[in-house]
Amino acid sequence: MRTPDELTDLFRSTGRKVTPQRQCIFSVLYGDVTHPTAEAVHAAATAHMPTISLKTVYQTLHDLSELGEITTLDLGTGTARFDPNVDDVHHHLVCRECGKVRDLDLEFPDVRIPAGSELGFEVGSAEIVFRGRCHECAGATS
Amino acid sequence: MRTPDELTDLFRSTGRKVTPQRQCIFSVLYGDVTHPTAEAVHAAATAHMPTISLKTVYQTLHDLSELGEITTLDLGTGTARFDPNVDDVHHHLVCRECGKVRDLDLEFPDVRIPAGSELGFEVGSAEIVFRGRCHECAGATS
DNA sequence: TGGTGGTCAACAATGATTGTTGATAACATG
DNA sequence: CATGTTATCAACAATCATTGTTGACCACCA
Repeated sequence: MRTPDELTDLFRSTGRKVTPQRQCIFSVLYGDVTHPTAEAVHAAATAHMPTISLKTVYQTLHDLSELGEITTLDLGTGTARFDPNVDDVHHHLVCRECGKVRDLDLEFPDVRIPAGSELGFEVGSAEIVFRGRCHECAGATS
Repeated sequence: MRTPDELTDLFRSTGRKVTPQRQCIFSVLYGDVTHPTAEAVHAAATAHMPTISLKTVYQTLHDLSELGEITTLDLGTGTARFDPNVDDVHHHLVCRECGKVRDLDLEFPDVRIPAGSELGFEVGSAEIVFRGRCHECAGATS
């Protein structure tokens, strides 16, 4: 994801208006590595702007996703998570217990569908989800 | 997934009771390759038992998933899908437009996290989701 | 056959997300 | 800097998939 200043320019150049609420969300997301939920983004934004609404957060996240600045991850935990790291190819570790998501900065070059097996399917992307138990949950009572 | 008769025995031997509703769901799922949603299972079951409730379908699907007879797939399409094919290792093609899911009967032996990279994460399973456009949607107006 | 406890169907509730609305404020232009 | 257009704001209600609750019911064991 770009810096908040660059996002301001990008929003203006694509016909979107830039408001304090949106800039607040930009700065909350910038450098975030925790794959926050919409609720988590809203909570962090509320610390700076107590009146910001959850709807505004959803709207801005949706815009950022449309512009390709963040990735929306629906990893089967019941809640979507948002990933500002779109520059590196990476996959995800999902904890079955706490739902936390961690990046796995590895490439898997062999994950391609061999010609002839795709049956007319146009492949856009391949994502690998590793499910298991994170360090914290394994350490706790189990 | 096992045959409806085998599932009947399995349910009884694990302390679950077998009802006509459940057997109806068994036969709907048996041999299904379309990865139906709960709604789709309910619709098919209703054809044989008009009074069966959606809740019963969810309950039975949950039980089957607990017993490892089907797999619950939450592939980010907003609706869970259920896969009776648990014997073969396979991955999934998800159409971004219509949400349909198709099996990809291939193994990717290299999809393992190299030792030292997993940072204390206990990996239970790895699933690969290919997103793109299915044959039908590519053929339609785009 | 009779008792017990899991299961049924109807209903309401949950949680995440989205639609609607009137008021407001950001931006381009003069 | 003033001004109008238009996207955005916040509050509220609604949607969707899924789950909790309840009293009646029926499958199963003895």
